[in-house]
Amino acid sequence: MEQHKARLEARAGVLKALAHPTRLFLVEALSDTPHCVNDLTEMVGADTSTVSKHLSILKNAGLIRDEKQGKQVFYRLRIPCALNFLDCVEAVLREQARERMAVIG
Amino acid sequence: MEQHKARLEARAGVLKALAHPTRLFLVEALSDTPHCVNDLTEMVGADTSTVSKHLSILKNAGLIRDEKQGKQVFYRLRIPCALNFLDCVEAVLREQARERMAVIG
DNA sequence: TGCATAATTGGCATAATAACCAAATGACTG
DNA sequence: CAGTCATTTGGTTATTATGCCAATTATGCA
Repeated sequence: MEQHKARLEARAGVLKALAHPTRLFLVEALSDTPHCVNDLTEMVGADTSTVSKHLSILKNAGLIRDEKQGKQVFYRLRIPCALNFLDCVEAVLREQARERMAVIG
Repeated sequence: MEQHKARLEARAGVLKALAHPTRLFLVEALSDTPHCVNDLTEMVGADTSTVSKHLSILKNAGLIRDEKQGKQVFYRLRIPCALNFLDCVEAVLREQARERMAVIG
């Protein structure tokens, strides 16, 4: 029972890590190729420290992995299925749209 | 470009709705059978108003649907795949565990 | 060594969440 | 119509998240 609660919290933690537009963008960007923080920062268009913190959150959640190369840090996706989520998320968004249509008539 | 940003926000919104232990519990509970708020409240063990608000968040995200029956409101899962998420989430959690093992040695 | 580049960390202000209690709404029942 | 049960909404407070700036750490190079 207590174990179940812990599991729910762990799952929620992973989802929370993904539940931010910038972090979704980062996951998406890293699904192609590894990138260094600087590149990602340019793509995102925010402060380096902000992007670094987002990456840290994704890393702590186990979604990405970092590797130092010279003075750069390269991040790469750790879980291939991280994008499979999004298929389902898209299904939810379609339902949202359907709901809105229903309300309008 | 602006469209992509909107899509990221929409997706993040769905994930955010799921990113809470209680709400994951509710989704899980509703995956079996529809339940009324009172039943869910007992299962969760929190204030009715709290549970009602969580249900409202899930509903607004398009994940569940409500239906009034007499003086009760029954909620049901709207997206069958909402639990498929969790397979991937579990994969992430296994990676987390692996990471911890690596740190320990 | 001294400097420049890359990234992380700390600090702070602001905003968003979450939980509870209390009050209001909606719907059946006597 | 008054009363009761089921649910939602409003209000308050505590906690957490976010983003930037400034300062620090780490690495490579002249």
